[in-house]
Amino acid sequence: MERAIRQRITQQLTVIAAAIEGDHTHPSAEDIYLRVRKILPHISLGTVYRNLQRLVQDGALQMLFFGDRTARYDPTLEAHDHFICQQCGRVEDVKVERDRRMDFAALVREGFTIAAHSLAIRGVCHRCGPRQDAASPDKGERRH
Amino acid sequence: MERAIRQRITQQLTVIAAAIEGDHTHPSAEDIYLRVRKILPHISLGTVYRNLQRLVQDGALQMLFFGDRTARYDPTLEAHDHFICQQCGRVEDVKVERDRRMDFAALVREGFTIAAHSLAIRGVCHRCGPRQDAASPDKGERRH
DNA sequence: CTAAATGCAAACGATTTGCAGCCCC
DNA sequence: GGGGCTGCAAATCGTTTGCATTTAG
Repeated sequence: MERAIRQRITQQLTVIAAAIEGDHTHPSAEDIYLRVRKILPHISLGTVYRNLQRLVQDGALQMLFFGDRTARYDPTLEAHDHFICQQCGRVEDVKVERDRRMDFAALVREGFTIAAHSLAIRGVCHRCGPRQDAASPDKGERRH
Repeated sequence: MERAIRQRITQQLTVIAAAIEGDHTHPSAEDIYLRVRKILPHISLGTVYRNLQRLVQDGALQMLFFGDRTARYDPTLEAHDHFICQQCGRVEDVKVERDRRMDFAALVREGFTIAAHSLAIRGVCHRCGPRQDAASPDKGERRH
């Protein structure tokens, strides 16, 4: 059996982990790089990517994509959904009440094994769409 | 008022649109390029991208992202969900029964305007996970 | 005719990788 | 003190863009 790789706790890893802890703004690698650089001015972007990758593999972080090509990192591990503002691009954690649980039974019967599911909601957030009339909330809604 | 741009129906646009019609395999731009090249051998990748962009803007196509950095194109416009196989990478259209409609009322009350929502399910498809025991379907499920 | 669309190639942005030196364990 | 980790820079990958030329209307 191959020997397990001893992972080291480096200064960089510690600072990167601390920089995202409790952050609900869904920062990109670049965002995190800029933050971390204030503490470790000589850190490289590559190191940030490598450590983020490691934190994701260790299950300390989620890596998410919201329709552009940029990965976002999220330290919130418990179940929650995401609202993406089409105006300002901000991503907010939201919790959509589901009636109990969605019915995946049909899929399981077809032989699918379900590991995770994610719900992304797109629209205009309360900051960007101030006096939008909220009378017909579902108007024009499209699922995709 | 500025004059509306007259869009032209080119041979390339027609062939590209035909190449994705009724396709449920969620091809990438590259995939589509390879198909179209059999009919128009001199077409360039750039033209494929430009026309896909136009078809998306015209509402003929959806552009989707499934966790890698590659855009996928989907001609199915009506409501459906996506299952992404973590083993083979294939994306299948699925329909998850929801209990009526999910409750977005709370979000609307907070001032969010909802335009669309998408549900992505990750796991192992029936092709890849043959004799998986289906007794505990929700085992280890994680929402993200 | 003439502006929109094409083909080509160079530019781009996010991410990955190869490598010599560094520094945790 | 040895191997994993770093910083740096070059490489990669998907996508976009500038420009001279072609082509639809």
